[in-house]
Amino acid sequence: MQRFWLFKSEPNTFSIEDLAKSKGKKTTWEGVRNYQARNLLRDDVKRGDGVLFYHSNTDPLAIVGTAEVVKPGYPDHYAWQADHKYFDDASSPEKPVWYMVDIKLVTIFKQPVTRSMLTEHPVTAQMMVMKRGSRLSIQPVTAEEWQAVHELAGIV
DNA sequence: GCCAACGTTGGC
DNA sequence: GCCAACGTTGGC
Repeated sequence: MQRFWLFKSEPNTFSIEDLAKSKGKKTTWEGVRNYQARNLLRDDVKRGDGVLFYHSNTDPLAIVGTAEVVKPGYPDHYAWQADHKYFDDASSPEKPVWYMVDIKLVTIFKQPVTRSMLTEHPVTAQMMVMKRGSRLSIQPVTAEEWQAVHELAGIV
């Protein structure tokens, strides 16, 4: 069964435009270093799942498009590259600690769904990302929320 | 096992 | 720039 997720990214680091410019419009989603998010990537995010691409720490804050999971959870090999910023010596090829997935761009919204738009819609106002102090970088999204975001983006 | 200190995230 | 929320670390 297809599920839905929201992936947060700071556009300074990696924006949806960067994804659009990537080879095959695909990217690896490495560097997640939080156990709760790791568990989701490792156990629950599946090929074909839908991803809402959210720009955090920017102006305007918005869901800017969607992507699709093209490769489910596999060990994050950057964790065992000593010179890499995502290096973590607790992880190794024998005992990987961190996981990553691959995603592919589906749509850049012509109308980004801003945080203020999300606030005004009864369904999207309840999304996890809207909660104060919501820091999880990989968040589950319900089918209703997925649908409501698409309506706000002008996609029916 | 508790919890204070600290660092980071991220909205405002 | 501020600060609340949260996760992690480390002393005890």
